Formats: sequence, structure tokens, C-alpha cells
Amino acid sequence: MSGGDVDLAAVAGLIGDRTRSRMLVALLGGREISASLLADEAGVSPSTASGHLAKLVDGDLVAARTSGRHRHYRLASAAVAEVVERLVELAPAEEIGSLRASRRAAELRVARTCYDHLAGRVGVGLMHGLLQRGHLTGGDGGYEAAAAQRDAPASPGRDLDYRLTPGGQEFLDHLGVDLPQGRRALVRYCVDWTETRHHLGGRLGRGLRDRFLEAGWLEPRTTNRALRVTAEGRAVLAEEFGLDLSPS
Amino acid sequence: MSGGDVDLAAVAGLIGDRTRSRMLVALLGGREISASLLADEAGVSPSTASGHLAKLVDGDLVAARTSGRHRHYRLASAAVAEVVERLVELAPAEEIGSLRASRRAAELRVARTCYDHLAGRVGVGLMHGLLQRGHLTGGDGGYEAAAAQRDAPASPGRDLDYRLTPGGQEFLDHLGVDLPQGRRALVRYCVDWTETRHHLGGRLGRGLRDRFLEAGWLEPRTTNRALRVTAEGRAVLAEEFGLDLSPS
DNA sequence: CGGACGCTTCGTCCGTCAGCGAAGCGTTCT
DNA sequence: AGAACGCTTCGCTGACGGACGAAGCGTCCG
Repeated sequence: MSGGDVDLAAVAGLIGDRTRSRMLVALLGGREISASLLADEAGVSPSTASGHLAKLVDGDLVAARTSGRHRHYRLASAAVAEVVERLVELAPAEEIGSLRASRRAAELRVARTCYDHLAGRVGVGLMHGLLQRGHLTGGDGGYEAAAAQRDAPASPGRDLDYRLTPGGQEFLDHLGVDLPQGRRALVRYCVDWTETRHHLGGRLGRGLRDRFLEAGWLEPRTTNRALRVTAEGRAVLAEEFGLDLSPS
Repeated sequence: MSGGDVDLAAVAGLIGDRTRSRMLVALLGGREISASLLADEAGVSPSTASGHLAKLVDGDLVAARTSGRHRHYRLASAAVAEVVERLVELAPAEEIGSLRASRRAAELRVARTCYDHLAGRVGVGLMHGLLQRGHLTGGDGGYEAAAAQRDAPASPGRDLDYRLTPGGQEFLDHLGVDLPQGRRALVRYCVDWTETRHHLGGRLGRGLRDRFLEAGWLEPRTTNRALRVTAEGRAVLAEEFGLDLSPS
């Protein structure tokens, strides 16, 4: 018998472990994270973490990249991120903490840091605004059609060539954004798991985040990596990026 | 730390057991199944099955209905069905049984039941046909643009407001579709994993499935939840929905 | 070149949980 | 009423797998 049933259980079982699930959630940001950091995040010893990561890689849920003596892990595909996200939503309407947890989730959905740039509705909105105003060209600001084709490795985006226009440069000056120097790509994108769309990464993403924090348009929350949009921030987002945050 | 992490692991762990996953897959067909049948399906003793079912109910993945000395189980929601489908998709592309397996997969891709409605090319095609003929408005039948605009909660579609037009109602009458009553939303959508597009859920999806089976346009296959499109079915899909199935 | 560092492999321990059969409870049939 | 039936609860056993520390391997730094 058997043979026929796909290994649903294997995949789910892989996710269904406290430690591994913590790692996956940590990786939901879309960024690579080193083994030791993941161990820390999950609260286990390096050796334990290593074992779990090996399993996750073996199960094709995460992918690894070796760089010197470090090893960086990332989710293997957008499909994985989506499944994890769905599972989180299915998670028990928890008794206590339910309120707290869902509030936190809501906060994260609005704005959060993702590595060194911005994600959530604000992160996606920034990119959308730049595209719509012609400050950024290439791609489509969505996560759709061509991009969504199955074979997309959905690793941190490099395939869609976004470029900053001259007008875009002016716009950034106007906002007071200071782009960090370096060999790092100016524009890179991440798939946003709460929005299923792209948000800005690269030096541009970094510069925007820095400016938004510096100007007090966004404020870090104490608890997590969620950010609070201030009144001025709301105004800037509306005026300069055409982003209306009112519906929740 | 801690407290905050939702119980992803609990849900995934619930699914991540051979026996329970077999039960869930069996329930994907959308029909209620009695405890003893599920035990049989999963290949375990009644007592073992009972334990697992209790856990699934406790975790809100399946719901139970008592009828006399029987107890019938069903998936608790379409969201569960979707997650399970997604997980199946993530499952390793199995090596063995490749021929048999790939044929079965191909069958599933064409048409299958998903919970209580239709999925696969037929499911997606139905929705597309309704939209294109103006029987359904709102959204775009895709998984893109407008859809991504909103802060999609990424739960089974509720954010895109699809509505049935007067012409659509007539069309359904013409087809002989009887919409089930109830508080359940008329139109809901699921993202189809074989098609990366929306297919119909809700009462409309249910009604269409019922009609297609009743009229003999689709026939259940013995092996799984795949459906066979009959000659009349093919004609109906082409004429009424503009769906051509030829390029297998 | 030696030492610190990041990560993995190995061996061991222990908790958790799937599995079964026996027994219990309620329903249906004759 | 008695018996068959469907399902659940209980107690027990056995095994899978997660946890850690020690040790090993390769990389980076002074």
C-alpha cells in the first residue's frame, strides 16, 4: 500500500517542531541568516541548530550558501514562505495572548524592518510609489505573472532589473535620503510575505529606512522589529508616495 | 522572546504525522467520512484513529458531527484544505512510481475536488469564464495586480469582492445550478496550486460542483479526488465557459 | 604559524507520542 | 431485552527524535 501517498507528513513534520518553526519564522523576512544567529533565534545550541538546518535543507525548505567559515540560510522558495505564513494563520486562535499575538501580527503587517530595509505595507508602498511616479523603472512592482512562475527560485531578487531614474535621484535628494556607498546593488527586492509583493532592498532600501527613522517618520517599537508610523510619517507617505494607510 | 511565537509548530506538527496526514488527504475530497472509514483509510486501529481525530478536532483542523452511533468528520474550513494542498505541493517530487504518479498528477491538474468545490484547470476555467462573460464582477480572476493591491490577509480570499451579476444568476439557472442556502459567502476564492490562479469557492463553487457531477459533466475517478471530464462536460465547458481543454 | 572562530559530526540521554488491545458507553436492530 | 455495532477512553509498551557536550574540520586573523 502506501507508496501512493505523497509525503505530506514529512514536510509538515519538518515544520512541526518548535525549534525548526522558529527558524522558519525568522527566515520569513526573506533574508539570509547565519547558522549561529538562527541557533540564537531558536534558543538552542549550535550543534542542535546545525542538525535542524541540515534537515530543513534536506527537505528543500531552506537553502544554504557557504561563505568563508560562515553558512547562510534562506527559505528555499516563495512557496515555502507562503505555506509557513498560511500555517501561522491557521494556528489556534490562541486562548490568552491571542489578542496580544494578533495585535503584534497586525503591527508587523503595517511596517517592520527586514534586515536593513523596510517591509510590510509601508515597505511595499514605498516601492509602489516610486514605480508609479516614475522614479524607479523596470519590473512591475508586483509579484505576479512572470515573476510568480513556478520555477522562480524566489531568492532575493536579482532577476528583475530595477533602475533609479534621474527624476528619482532628485526625489531622493528632496526627501533627504542619503544613499550609502558601496559595491552593493542599488536596488534589490524582497518578496514580502504579508503582502505577496516586492519591497525595496539594496542600498536604496537601506537609505530609505535610515531616512525614515532619522526623520522620525517611523519609530521602532520596543518589542519586536515592527515599526510605528508617526503622524508626520503618515503625511509623507500620503503626499510623496501616494500611500494611504487608513484602512487599518 | 518566546511568548510571541505563534504555535506554528503545533499546527504543523498536527499535520506532520503519517496517520493524520492520510486522514486529512482523505478529507480533502470534501465529503464527510466516518471514524471507522478514516481508520481504514489510514491503516490503523479504530482506537488509534479515534485518538488522532480527537487531536485534529482539538486543533481545529477538522470538525465532527455525531449522527446516531456514527461520527462523521470533515475538514474544519476551506483554509485547512488550502494549507494541506499547499503542503502537498511542497512535498518532494517523488522519484518512484514516476509513471503512475505522474499520470495521477496530470489527472489532478485537470480537474479535482478541493474541499467542496472544483479545482485544477476546470476549476480555474470556470471562474475565468464567469468573469469574462460578465457573470461575475470584481477581482480579475488572476492572482495579481488588484489582488495584491490590498493588504491581503492571505487567508482564503475574502478581500476581493466578487459578486454575481443579474446575468450571472440567469446563467446559473440556465445551467441548472442550484445554489445552496446558508450564511456562507456566495463567492469565495482559493488560490490554485496547479494554476497559480483563483478558483471558485463559497456557495457558488459548491453549487457548480454539485451540478457538474449531477449532470455527468464530470465523473469521480475511483482512485483519488481527481475528476474525469466527460464528452458532454467538455462541450459544456467549451460552449458555456469558453474553456478548451485540448492542449492536455 | 598558532589560535580563535564558525559550523558540523558523533555519541548519549531522555521525553514524547504513536500504536495496540481491553474495557466502557451509547445507539441500533431483532 | 439482548446482542451487535460504532466509537471512545485507558493503560501499557516501544521507538523515533530532539537536546546537549565533546571532538573534528575548515577558515580567518594576528
